[in-house]
Amino acid sequence: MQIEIARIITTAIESAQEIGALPHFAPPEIVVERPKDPSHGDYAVPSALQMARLARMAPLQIAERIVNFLEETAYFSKVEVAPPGFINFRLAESWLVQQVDNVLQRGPAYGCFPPQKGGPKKVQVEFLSANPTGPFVVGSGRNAVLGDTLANLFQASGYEVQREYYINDVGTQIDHLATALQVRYAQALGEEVADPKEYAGQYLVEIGEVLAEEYGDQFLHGDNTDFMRREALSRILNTIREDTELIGVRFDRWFSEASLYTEQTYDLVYSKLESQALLFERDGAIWLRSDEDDEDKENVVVRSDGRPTYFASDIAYVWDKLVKRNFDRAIYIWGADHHGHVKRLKGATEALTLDPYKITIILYQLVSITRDGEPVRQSKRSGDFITVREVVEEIGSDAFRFMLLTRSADSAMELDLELAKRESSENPVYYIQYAHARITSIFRRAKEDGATMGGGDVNLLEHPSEIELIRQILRFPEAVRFATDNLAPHQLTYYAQELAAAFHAFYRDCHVVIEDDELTAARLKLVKAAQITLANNLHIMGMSVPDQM
RNA sequence: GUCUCCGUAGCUCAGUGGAUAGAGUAUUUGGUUGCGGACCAAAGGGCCGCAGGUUCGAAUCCUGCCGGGGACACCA
Repeated sequence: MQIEIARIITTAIESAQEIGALPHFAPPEIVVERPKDPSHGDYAVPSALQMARLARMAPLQIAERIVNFLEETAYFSKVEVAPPGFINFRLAESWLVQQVDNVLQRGPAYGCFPPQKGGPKKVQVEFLSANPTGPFVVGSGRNAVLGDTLANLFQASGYEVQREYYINDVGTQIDHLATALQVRYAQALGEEVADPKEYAGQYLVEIGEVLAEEYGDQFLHGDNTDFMRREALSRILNTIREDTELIGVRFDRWFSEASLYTEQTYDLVYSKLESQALLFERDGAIWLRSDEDDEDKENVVVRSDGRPTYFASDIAYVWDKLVKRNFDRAIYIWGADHHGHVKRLKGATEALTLDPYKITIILYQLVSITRDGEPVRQSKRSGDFITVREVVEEIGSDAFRFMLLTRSADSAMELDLELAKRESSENPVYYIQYAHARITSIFRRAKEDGATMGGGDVNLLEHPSEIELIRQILRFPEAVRFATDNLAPHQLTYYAQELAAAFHAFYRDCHVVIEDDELTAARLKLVKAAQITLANNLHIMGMSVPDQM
């Protein structure tokens, strides 16, 4: 609808200019906004204000002339000019009510958009990608919820989406992990060995015991680093996989960092950079040159001992995403503690002569965990952390996801475990789900009374609460689009609450199953449309859609 | 020191350069002979951190300052 209004305005300006009612100038981009005050209509266009200088006319006068040239449509009951120069559009109720049938027809696809012309764009959302050195911890939960919801949004917006987990399976941390597991394994076999300095958490003790049970002492002596590394990785990744599924997150691909080396992606990228003279040596290490002669921007690619850095993998990885796998867009979800790496990744992308606009890095501010106001330390190395599983078992997946989703990625949040438990019953997600459960209950009641929505005439809907509910339902596609375009999944939680509020108000004002069969049928249609919208919204947010609570 | 995010109602937070800045919660008050009261309605509550600037118009953009979080490795 916003696009439609922009189109109508543009043609009106053009025809006014042809006749000479408006002077000739290149009109600015037409913005169509949702006024905060409902008395200003459903949509407002401030273009006349923006054009005042270009046209050298008073905004009110411009607005009036534009309105005079607007084509007739069935959408609006009123188009008016308001000081200081807004053009306000009010949707006609006759048009609004008919949209209910449209929503019913679209069903589960309502709010989803068709693929772009010329086939869907391929988007990859790479998220979580937590070091596989320990379980799925609460702090990473925000990453998972953000990434998964964003992937859902892109899917709804007509993109082909891949969800990927990048496994950091090379490097010193993994070696330390293997060493620590070797110790735990030996301890499980009754050897007197000092506890490992790093990764001292209970989970490795358990894995060590399992290994002792399965393999006996055959890996007790000699160098078993490879074996320990493999076992630690696969077993930890398994628990991460199980735990992400606990909150409804599934990855399409688990991408191994090591594969960048075994499949020569790294070699390819290295020689490409080398041939362009972008690499140089200093202090025995290989560095990536920066465009500007800014030493801070230069980064080590190969250490002086010959081993490639994490940054080297990053370069090969972005090549893999954009060239080997040909994604139109690659989205990275990173914690704000990685913000220093944004520039160097963008720089590396440019060095490879790839389009840096194809990669988007979303930084989310960190989640600090407290218990009754006291900070809880989070460190996998020290083995001191709270897992997602523990919290979800206390408060449930829906409340967990909602809590982490509802705030903008830009704001740091504090999660108090005790408070979360105490307040989980007040989580707004239940307000939304309750609206859905109430609707199911209405249909249960209708069935008992033999009422159906078949043949219902939506033109009978006219109560202000009915109209308001329809308005909210019709905002859904806009909300999906907005959240996608602005990479702002948290917006969905606010829209959902407003939709649910409109339903609850309707529920109070308008009894659905009543004597009047015609009106009952019409209202059942409306209620069904509301149910579809609530369900689709909850699905995108990755939450369950309960019929009863 | 450099980079970055945040500062909006008692609290937790939304807010796309637009009109009288919103929600949840808390506080106070009211509401159902009814399809689920996990609901609805009303009231009070604000130098949008401070100071400049840009603009017809700034919570929003720019600069500086104050306060808080985070990052500044041949770790990942």
